[in-house]
Amino acid sequence: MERLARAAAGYYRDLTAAAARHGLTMTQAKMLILLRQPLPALAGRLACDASNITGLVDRLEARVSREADTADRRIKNVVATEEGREAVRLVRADMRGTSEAFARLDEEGRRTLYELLGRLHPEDTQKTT
Amino acid sequence: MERLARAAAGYYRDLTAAAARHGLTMTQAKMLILLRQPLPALAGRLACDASNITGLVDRLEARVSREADTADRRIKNVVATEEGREAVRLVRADMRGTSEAFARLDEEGRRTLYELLGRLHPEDTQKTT
DNA sequence: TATTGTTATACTCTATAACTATA
DNA sequence: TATAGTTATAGAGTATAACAATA
Repeated sequence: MERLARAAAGYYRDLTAAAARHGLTMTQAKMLILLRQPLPALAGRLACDASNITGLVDRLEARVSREADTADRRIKNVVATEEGREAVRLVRADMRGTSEAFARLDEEGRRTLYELLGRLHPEDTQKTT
Repeated sequence: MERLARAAAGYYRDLTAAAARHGLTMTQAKMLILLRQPLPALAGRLACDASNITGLVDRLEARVSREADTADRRIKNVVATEEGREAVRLVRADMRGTSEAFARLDEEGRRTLYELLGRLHPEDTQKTT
């Protein structure tokens, strides 16, 4: 457990630092990364209450935009702007440092790690509340 | 990277839920767990600014206490009270659910995972600022 | 002078509850 | 009546800057 905790902390430390270098908080970076896909419905994906999304999107400002849904006018689809997508590219590029640790593992090591991590957290359904 | 992100998110989700069940936030739980050892110096270990420790310790209230250092009167050593240690025990017991995923891995799988995670984040020196 | 801890301040993230506009 | 998003409010975590006590 200790080592898993350290690996998790290390990952988030790297992500936070990479995000900060490009004017984003970790949460903002995570949201923008999720928005690579047009955002399925809303963001139960961020494991937070719906009321947070409003402020989160507000603070992202130009990096994101709200678009009215044509089918259901209650829905506002959040999409990343070009500025937002560029920020994601930069953050992900900065995460290369972390990825490189992966790269240094041999092919078998990587496959093994994938499999073991997958067995630890087979599901990714983060419930809100 | 995706799978590492999911594993990290899964770990913290479990920890947050376990902590909440016992009246703690994730950060408070992490701090209390660190305090199993009498706290080396202060808490650069939490990867946060010194000014946060004050409020963090305040909010932990009875689960923690400040003790004056005999050698250097500027220093206040933070130690977990029995109530604090009990809270840690309960949280860690609740994390068994997560640990069990480990237990289901065979012996070799566990050793391999330890080694691979260790190679990803060999150091745990979290710099403040 | 330098360091430890605190206070003051400000911003982000979070949840709950009440509200609106749609459906 | 129910749902999607918002607003208002409150609390927790964070950093910066200024400060007191001690070294």
